[in-house]
Parts: sequence; structure tokens; C-alpha cells
Amino acid sequence: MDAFYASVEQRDHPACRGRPVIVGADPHGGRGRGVVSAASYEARTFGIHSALPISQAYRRCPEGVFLPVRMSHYQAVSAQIFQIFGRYTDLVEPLSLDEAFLDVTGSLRLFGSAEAIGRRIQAEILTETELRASVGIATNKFVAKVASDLRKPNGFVVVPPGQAAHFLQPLPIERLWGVGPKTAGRLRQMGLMTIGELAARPQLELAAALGPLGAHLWDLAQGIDVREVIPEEPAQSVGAETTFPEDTADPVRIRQTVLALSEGVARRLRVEAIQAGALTLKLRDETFQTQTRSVSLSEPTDQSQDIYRTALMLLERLPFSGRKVRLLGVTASRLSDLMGSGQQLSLEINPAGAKQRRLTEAVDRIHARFGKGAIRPASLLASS
DNA sequence: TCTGGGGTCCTAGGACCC
DNA sequence: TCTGGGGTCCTAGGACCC
Repeated sequence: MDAFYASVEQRDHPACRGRPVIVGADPHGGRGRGVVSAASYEARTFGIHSALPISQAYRRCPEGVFLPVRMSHYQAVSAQIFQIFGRYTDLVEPLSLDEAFLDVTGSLRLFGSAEAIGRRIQAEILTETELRASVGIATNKFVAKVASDLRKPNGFVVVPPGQAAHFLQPLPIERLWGVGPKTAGRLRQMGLMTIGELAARPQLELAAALGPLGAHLWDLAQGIDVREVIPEEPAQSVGAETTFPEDTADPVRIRQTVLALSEGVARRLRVEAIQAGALTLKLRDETFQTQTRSVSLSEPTDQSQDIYRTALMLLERLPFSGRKVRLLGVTASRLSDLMGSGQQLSLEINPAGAKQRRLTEAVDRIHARFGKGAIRPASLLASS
């Protein structure tokens, strides 16, 4: 999808059409702390793009329309778009809310060429959601993705079989999937600016310089990508993190935040009927130094209290620096399905655990009936 | 100039096991 | 008294993606 969040907002608010729309953190008159999540094409003419600090975006275009991220709304729109994909193939691999790979190899007999399918999907998205999408068609995932990004917005790029290397050759190395700022810097030091230049070097040279990543990048530069389109897989981790509006050293505020994050993660685990086998606490201080501490749990859990207690224990494991805290995060990993894990048994023989679980179930029912925020720990009452 | 929040995957060292 | 080689798991950090 093209400028997805911003396009959804322009669709929903006609007054914003034709104007620079910036979806992201609150700019707070130029003193906001977040970044831009999405910028409309009008906003991009001011040099505004995603990941740009919101304060800079404000400076570049103070008259712009700054809107908060409405994630659950975009999720609903995303579901509508993925439903359209499902009409043409079961092999849909989501890459994000607004992007997916579709393997239509098995759909050709029914719908004609890949190009015909791409055109139909693009048209159905437009008529059913009033949103524009860009399509890339190729014989593998990497080339299709590059093709889809090339002519945004409303792009449609087909790379015929056998043409991938030729198509990629003039593009900058940053277009290679997996090349970020660090790797791009190393590649430039090797004198490599374009994908074609990288492709012309011996693969062993890349592998020697960058390890397995180098060998993989060399493959991509030739237009070789053997990765399959794999339909949605269960998540590997579930986390929540937050940046304070201003750095803080207040221990009460820090504990309250850890509690709120723990509650949020635990609720998502329960909604998805999964449990955490490991937990990680993340802390970023005022100097932007980030540290993590993690543990594997002796017993998987989806209980807020378990996660909160463990997160506090991990917090105490961090060396005391005396520096203020900028960001806190709590992440659950080693996730296991609640079904058939033997988990129930061990809970039953633990009266305190059983009581805690009944309490959680009651709280979840109150949430389901009266909405988020209807009930919360007393220590969080004042904070929102 | 200031750097979000949601993730994935990889690396590297140490503990531990056979 | 000195110490291999294979493997797994755990933890911390980092690069990258949208």
C-alpha cells in the first residue's frame, strides 16, 4: 500500500486530501519526542518521510496536518485488503500490515497471467477501500518487492523471467533487502555503489568481507532468491515498550510503567491463547544506551503478576548507572500454545496460582464487557 | 538534530553434556 | 596432569525491516 496510514486518514477525512498529512507522534509544537510513522505524498515534498523525528517534521512543515497513529483502525483496513488477496491464492505471506507476498503459481489456470491477477487485485483494492496499492511481479520474492517499490504510488512493475539481474543492476545497494546503514557503509568502502557492481565481484569476496550475509547479498544481486512464500506463521515474541515524555529517575513512575507494560503483554498473550517461556526487560537511558536482561521461566505463564514480578527482578539486575530512564520495554518470547502443553495440571496443584488465574479471568471478563480501562491496578489509576 | 514501537534474525561467548 | 570435538541451550547485543 502507498503511504498506508496517511492514505487511510486522507480517505477518512476528506478535508485532509491534497494536504500534507503526517501520521506519528504528537509534535508538541516542535518539542515532541517520537518519529513519523507515515507521510502523505504532499508531506514528502517537504522532505518528510517515515522514521524522521517528529520535531524535524514539524520544523519542515508546521502547517501540516499531524495525526496520531490509529493502529487498530489500520489493522481493520489491512484485514479487508488481505481478504482480497485470499480470493486469488492461499499462499499469502504478510510482511507487515500493508504489504504481502503472494505466490500465484497455482492460480494461473483459473485467473490468467500473474499480470492479470495483479491488475485485478490493484483494482479491487481501489474500488473496495478507495486506497492505492503498488504491485511488483517477478519470479521470486526479493525482485517482486523491489519492483513493487520502484514506481510508487499506484505502481505496476513486471520483471520478466530472466531479466532480474538486468533490472537490478543500476539500483543502489541500499535496495538490497538486508542492507541497512551499517552494511551500506561497509559496501561503499569496498567501492560498491550499485547492485550491478556488487554482482560483478566474486561471491567469495563478499562472503569473506561480510560472512554468510555477504554470500546471500551476492545471490540477491544476481536476482537469485530461493525463499518460498510461507503463509502466516505464529509470532516468535510479543512485546510492549514506551518512551517517557521526558526522561525520569522516579522509581514509582518506573515501576508503574513496568506494571502497565506487563499487563499489556499478558493480556495479549491471553487473547492469543499463548504463554511466555521467557521474558526480556529493556531499558534505554538518557544517553540512548540500551540494555536488556532476560530469563527463561521454569514454567510458562500468561499472568500479569508473574510477568510484572519477573520484569522487576530483571530491572534490579541492571547495574545502577544513576542515569535517567528514557524507555522501558517488556517482551515475552519462547511462546507456547496453550493447547496440550501439560500446563493446566501444574496450575491445578498450586492453590495460589489457581486463585490468581481466577482473578485474571474475572478481569478479562470485565474488559470484554466494559472495554479497555474499565478495570486496572489501583497503582495505575492516576496515570491515565 | 534527535533518535517510536512493533517485530525478525544473527552472532558470540559461556555453561553444560556426551 | 592436562585437556578433544561435537553438540545444545542460554543470555546480551546488534542489524535490519515496516
